[in-house]
Amino acid sequence: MPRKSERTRQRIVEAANQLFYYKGYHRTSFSDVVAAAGVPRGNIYYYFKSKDDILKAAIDYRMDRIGGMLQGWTESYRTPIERIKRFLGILPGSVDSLRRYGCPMGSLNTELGKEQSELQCKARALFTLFEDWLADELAELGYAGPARELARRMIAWGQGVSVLTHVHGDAEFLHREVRVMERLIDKLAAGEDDCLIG
Amino acid sequence: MPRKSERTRQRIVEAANQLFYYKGYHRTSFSDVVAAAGVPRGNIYYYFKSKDDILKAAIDYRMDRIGGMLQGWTESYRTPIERIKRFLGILPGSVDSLRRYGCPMGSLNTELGKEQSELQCKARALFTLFEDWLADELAELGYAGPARELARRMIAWGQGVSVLTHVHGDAEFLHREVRVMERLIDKLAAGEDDCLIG
DNA sequence: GTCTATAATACGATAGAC
DNA sequence: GTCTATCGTATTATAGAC
Repeated sequence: MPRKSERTRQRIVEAANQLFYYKGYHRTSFSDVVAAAGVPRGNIYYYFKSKDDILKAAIDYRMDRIGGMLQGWTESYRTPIERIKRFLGILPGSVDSLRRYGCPMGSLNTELGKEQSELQCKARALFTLFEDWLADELAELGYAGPARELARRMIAWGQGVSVLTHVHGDAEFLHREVRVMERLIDKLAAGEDDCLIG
Repeated sequence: MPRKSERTRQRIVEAANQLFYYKGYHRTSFSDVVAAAGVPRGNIYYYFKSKDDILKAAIDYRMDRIGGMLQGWTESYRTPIERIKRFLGILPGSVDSLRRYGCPMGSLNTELGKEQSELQCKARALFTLFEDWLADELAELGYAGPARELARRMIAWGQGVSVLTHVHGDAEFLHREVRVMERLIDKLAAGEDDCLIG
């Protein structure tokens, strides 16, 4: 496969991925994608056999990027508490787009989950990726309880914060919540028991 | 306006409201609505001038039902802790539909929030209705801090639980989280300080 | 007020020239 | 491999008979 083809394909995936986030999957049309990617209309069908196929590629793209990001954190930060705080930093770090479009993983899963499609299974893996990583970090931090359960709880919290930040357009709420989360992680690192942790 | 008209209109609103929840707003077509409501195709335009108009009516319908529910709780239960625990009981009480379709308020707001429509403002009011009620109850429970902030935090938590219950189809997670929430409310009622509350 | 037929449009997808 | 023209379908919405 020649180099130019590969780059065209990549441009389509990235444009589609962004539009799926901004507008939602079903509300994004082929016209939107080709316009954003700057490729001619029917050309898409050389690279993808259907719209679902583009979504699959977009999810794979997200998986790669998230996987790389998590691995990068593991390499860049020495202690689990630094890594977990970096993880929490996602929220304030993308507060503007969270306000406008919600969480990219959450809104995609919410949309796809309405039908019982196989696509939602792929989208779910985005959450599992984070959950696996976070559970490992919590265990390494010295958390003695079920790390996977606490990881899912923390991700759920982040989801709830994302949803309400989006619903109310309230950035201050997000920052407030993250401060509470950080305090909780400090408590956890200090070995203190807590209703939310214990 | 004759009585039969009113009932027909109501049938349309209720059918549409259910479909908007199960399929999402944009994925629900007029054909779906008229089939479910059992009214002839074009008849809908006598009652509603557009699809958005049906959604407005559906949101009003939800507002009425939620408002009535909350008022009913205030009348049925004597103490704020009983009312708040009844509020938490929404989650296990609708665990099956949460697993399949997510939270009706959350998924609607997530969908409408992608565009900056006035419809999302109406949908947002569903959250505010709960938040106002819960803030009052928390204050009546004797919570000395900013009750509105804690109310939003609790609703965010419920949203996060709903999203992840939907994503993973994990009912056990939901039940686990609700038990933690109940413990937290007990702590709050006992006047204990807590990272999540303080 | 009630209902049918149909307009007008946007969509995902295909055929086939180059 | 690249691009244009267009198909078939589903959508929201309207016109107008009854």
